[in-house]
Amino acid sequence: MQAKKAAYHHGSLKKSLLAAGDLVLMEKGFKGFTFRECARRAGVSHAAPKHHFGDVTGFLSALAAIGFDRLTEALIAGIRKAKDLDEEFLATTRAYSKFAEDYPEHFRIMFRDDLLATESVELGLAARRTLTELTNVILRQRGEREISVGELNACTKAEDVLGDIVLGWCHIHGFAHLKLEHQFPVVSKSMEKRVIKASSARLAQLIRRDAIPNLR
Amino acid sequence: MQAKKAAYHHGSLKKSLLAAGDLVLMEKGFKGFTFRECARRAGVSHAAPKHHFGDVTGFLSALAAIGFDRLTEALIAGIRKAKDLDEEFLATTRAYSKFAEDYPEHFRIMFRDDLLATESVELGLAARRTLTELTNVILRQRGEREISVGELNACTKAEDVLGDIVLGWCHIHGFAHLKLEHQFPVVSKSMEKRVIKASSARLAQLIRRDAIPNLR
DNA sequence: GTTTAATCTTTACACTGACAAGATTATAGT
DNA sequence: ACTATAATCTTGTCAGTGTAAAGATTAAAC
Repeated sequence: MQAKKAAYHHGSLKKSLLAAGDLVLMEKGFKGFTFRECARRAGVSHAAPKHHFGDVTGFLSALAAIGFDRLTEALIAGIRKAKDLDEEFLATTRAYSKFAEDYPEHFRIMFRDDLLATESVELGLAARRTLTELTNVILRQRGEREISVGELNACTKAEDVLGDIVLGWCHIHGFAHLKLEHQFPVVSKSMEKRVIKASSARLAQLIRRDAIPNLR
Repeated sequence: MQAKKAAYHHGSLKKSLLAAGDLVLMEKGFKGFTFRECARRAGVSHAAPKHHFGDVTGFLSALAAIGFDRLTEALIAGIRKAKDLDEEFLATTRAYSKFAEDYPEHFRIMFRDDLLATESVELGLAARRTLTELTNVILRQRGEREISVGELNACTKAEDVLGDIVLGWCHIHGFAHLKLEHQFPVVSKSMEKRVIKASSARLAQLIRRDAIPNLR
């Protein structure tokens, strides 16, 4: 069972700490998330994490990167389930929002520039992978050539394409964020579903340059 | 100068604490924001705030309410400057985003359901005032009757209208949030301005049910 | 004028992140 | 094989935090 339990050198402490932090974030939230609590769960002294993550900012950055990876996976899975382009945009919106609901504390951390180590290449890459996935959703809607993660920073797309990418991303992110933080007036669940379906469909058709949809 | 300085009863401590918290939030950010620091600035003991705000959650809620009020003002001012309906939606987007840049820490607090006292009627009202302003921007675009704060919760608008409201709000909020947290790949300032102008204009025309705009 | 309630202070406690210094073990160089 | 060095983890300490309880002071009510 307890392999090398009493070993002075843990062996894979960094991984264990990340797993612990992941759990603490989900169970106790941001408020209960502390360096020391994570160390306790990993079974090490309170000062152990410092060597692997520096300060709490570095630790959060690593967890945020995990969050972005998870979000990327969720997006890919959501997109895969959509059976055509018509469904894809709504499926993406739903997957993004579902991730925010499933991992609220991760989501909150991920979009907190002030709490993260912006110089972390690991985090930067994970975030860019997510963004690339989203960008390609838009590009597919427009029937344009998709891009790779590397192309993201120096995207040569025309202005109107960039405008559509921003349009799509803002909608998807804005909806997920506002819903997570309970900013929408409370209505029935079915009503909410119909509304987001209608608005997503409308935006998708705008992006696809089709005519304005006649609703219903 | 120092009127009733040494008075045991401060007289208007609640106001002073709010002013202090407002400053601390702007100067030291969320990290440096503590109950005790605010008490120090107000010149009272560290336990004084408790009587007025209960715990830190209650204090933050009061500050978030101030934030919403300020945002509402900024939106109204931005809308006023727009000279016609064509400009209004973009002006609203810009005003919302500018508020986020001007008061980043307030903005972050305002949309953190887990850190706020959701039962606070003061906060709820302030948030609804902001949302009403945004809703009316959309309704004006569509040429519909505007609503008051009281009507917000039991909005009788049709489904497609609600869809447009969500569409507009998600775009405005999503853009401001993503920009604040530096999630957009870095491009030139002028490029960014053109892109947000183009996407806002496009969305506005969708909401106004006009034909798809031919860009440029 | 006395009682009562509100306001603020003092004291105390468990907890936190960060730092420094020491203990232990892996790794590399010879 | 042996040693030096670096990496890893622990222990101890520090100032600072939020919250609670109990006491001091003053306003308000009756």
